[in-house]
Amino acid sequence: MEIKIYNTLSRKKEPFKTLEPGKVSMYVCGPTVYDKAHVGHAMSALVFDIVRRYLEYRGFEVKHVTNYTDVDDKIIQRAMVEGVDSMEIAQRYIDEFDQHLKDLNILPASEYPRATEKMPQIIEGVADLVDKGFAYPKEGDVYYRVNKFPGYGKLSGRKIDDMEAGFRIDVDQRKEHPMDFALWKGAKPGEPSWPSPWGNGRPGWHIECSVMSHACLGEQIDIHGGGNDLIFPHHENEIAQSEAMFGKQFATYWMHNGMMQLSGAKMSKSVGNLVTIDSFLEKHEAAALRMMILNSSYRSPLTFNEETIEHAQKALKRLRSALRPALPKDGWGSAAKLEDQSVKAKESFLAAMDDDFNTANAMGHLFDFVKTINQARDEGADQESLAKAQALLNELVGVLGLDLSVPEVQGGEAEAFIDLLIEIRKKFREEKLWELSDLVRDKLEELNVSLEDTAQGTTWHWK
RNA sequence: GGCGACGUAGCCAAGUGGUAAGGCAGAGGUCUGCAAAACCUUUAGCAUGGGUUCGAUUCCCAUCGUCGCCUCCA
Repeated sequence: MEIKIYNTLSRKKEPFKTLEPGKVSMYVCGPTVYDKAHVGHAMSALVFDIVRRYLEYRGFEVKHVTNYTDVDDKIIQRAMVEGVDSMEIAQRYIDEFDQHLKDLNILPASEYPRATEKMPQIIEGVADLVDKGFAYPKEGDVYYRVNKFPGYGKLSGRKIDDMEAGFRIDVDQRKEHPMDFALWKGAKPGEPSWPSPWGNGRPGWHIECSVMSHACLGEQIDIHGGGNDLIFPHHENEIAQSEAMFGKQFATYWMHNGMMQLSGAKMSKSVGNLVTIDSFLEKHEAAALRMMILNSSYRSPLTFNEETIEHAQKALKRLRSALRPALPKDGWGSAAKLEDQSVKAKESFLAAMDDDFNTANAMGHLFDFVKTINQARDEGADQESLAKAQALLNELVGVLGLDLSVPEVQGGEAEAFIDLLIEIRKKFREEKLWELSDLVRDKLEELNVSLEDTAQGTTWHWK
């Protein structure tokens, strides 16, 4: 079987071939840390976590680098508003984001470079582009000369001539061409800055990714990822920079995730329609967010609302239903059938994931497998056969980064009392005092505790 | 205005040139004291209009609609 990846560069699915056999270098654009991260940022991190986990499952050694943009206009602005150093702002939100990554069960990247830590390399990169004629200094700034790079527009499908720069904003008169973009910005008074051959200043947004990618992964990489809002201009400019610097193709595969939508529009700070990761996790388990993403294509927009969250939680519950233990029954004679279906489940799962990480399809196969397992249990499967299938389910779901163990919703204190109530209800039921036993069940339900009577007794779980 | 993506059942969402996975919700049933859970059965002709084809939901064109980008953005 062969993995296929949808490449934004060609707008097609292409067979996955790495630069080096068995190894994958992957660079994913991380957030600009000027404010609290929202679930859209989490989506991007989750999507590429799934990609990374799957590639590793398929035997690749993945070097995964994701950056933090820790110097830019918005960070500086925020710092001025709060009257603190811009590095303090950046550090605050980096720390927060790190914690989010842990909470969301996202595997740590191999490296988390920051722009401010790579300043000498960035300056070197800008100087290199100036030397090669791809950039020109102008009054303390340095601009990339877009017309000098023949491939400009190949990622986003644009032509320089077609683009009416200035259509929405005024063109900076210092640029030779309206599409030229800043590699280096001269510092205004009071702004954080670094010395450079062009005076004190700071890097433009795009150059840091080219430089950090090079510093961490080399001149060429296998996969470059990010949100599809970055295709233009950010990734287009990265290509222009990196390929001008090294004279070879930058990334083989460009992968872009779709945008998280809230109230019919892309979730964003400027529109104000966002849900922070913090507020999501206050109300929901982390796995629910991952489940939302798994249920659809990573490339499509994803609607975020109460309904889709609930849907994801029900889907999780459904997966978990397969993990219940065997029933005390006889007459089980289909162990071979269960094993056979386990093999098929895994094959289908892999085939779906090989096809551009088609998680929605893969989930479909896992739900089929859930049904298979539940059927086997109902038919009286023994614990050993069942456990084997369940282990496979956990394994496959683990490839997607899902943990099906039920999170501790509340402290253990309540549990003893719930057990006590169940014990009392058991007496009622033995006495056939149905009204009383139902009262206990209903009242507990109101307190978000669901009871289920089974042949082995009554079990309960948080709703 | 330019570029790009998308439009599949009540909802979410895969997929295919030869008559459509899965999940949720709904209906009926098994089980249960009753429920719940699980299991069984059941619910679509794929935006619209053309074209290519023996045959299209799947390919091409147009139209309409939604979204993204063209300014910072995951």
